[in-house]
Amino acid sequence: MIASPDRTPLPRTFFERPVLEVAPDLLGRLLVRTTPDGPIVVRVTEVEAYDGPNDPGSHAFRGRTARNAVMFGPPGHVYVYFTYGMWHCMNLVCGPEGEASAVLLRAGEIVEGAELARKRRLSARNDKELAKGPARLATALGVDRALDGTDACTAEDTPLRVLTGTPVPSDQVNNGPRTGVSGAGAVHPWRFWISNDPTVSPYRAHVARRRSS
DNA sequence: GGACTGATCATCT
DNA sequence: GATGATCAGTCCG
Repeated sequence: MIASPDRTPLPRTFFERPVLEVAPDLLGRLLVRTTPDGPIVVRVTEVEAYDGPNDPGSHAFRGRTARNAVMFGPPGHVYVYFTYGMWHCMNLVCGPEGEASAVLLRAGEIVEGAELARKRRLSARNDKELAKGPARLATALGVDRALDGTDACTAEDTPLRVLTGTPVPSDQVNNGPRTGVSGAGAVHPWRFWISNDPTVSPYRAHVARRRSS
């Protein structure tokens, strides 16, 4: 990996701020996944904010459980969950410890290690689709529950870290309703993405599953 | 391009 | 026992 100023780790104070401040500020930052085969580096292009136990759309809404325990821990750590029986999604914990706010990383542009990402994302028809969606992003990086609780905010060579990258000016940041969120949580325009970026995932409204028999 | 549907299981009620 | 911070394949236009 090339050393340069934008490759310095984000300080933990970055994540200690309110989640609605952190979320748009994460756009343009770099996610580094260290694997035995080499690093994969992703530029974050789309995120969603989840505002602790007061947010009906958040996994923390019904309090602390074994699954979401990391959300209630210190900021700058990674919360990984398994959903729909086959996918993983990853978040970065924000706000003061115990607040249980987090930012869902929804999409990104692979800027380094694309060959490694392609091997994990065989269904992708082009490189823009490698990390276009939260489960695709986790798949491309080889992230699963084994990484739940990882400190992404350290200079040490942990398997997953966030680097400074290049923040995106606010006039290039768009926001709108969160994808796939149902009920009262759907009203908040807490999805943020880089305007006109081809790696941003399409919006999908929540669809209730039909009852089986 | 958009609409629709099945896959598949950890987690919570 | 029901559901989900999703994806990929198929059908249609």
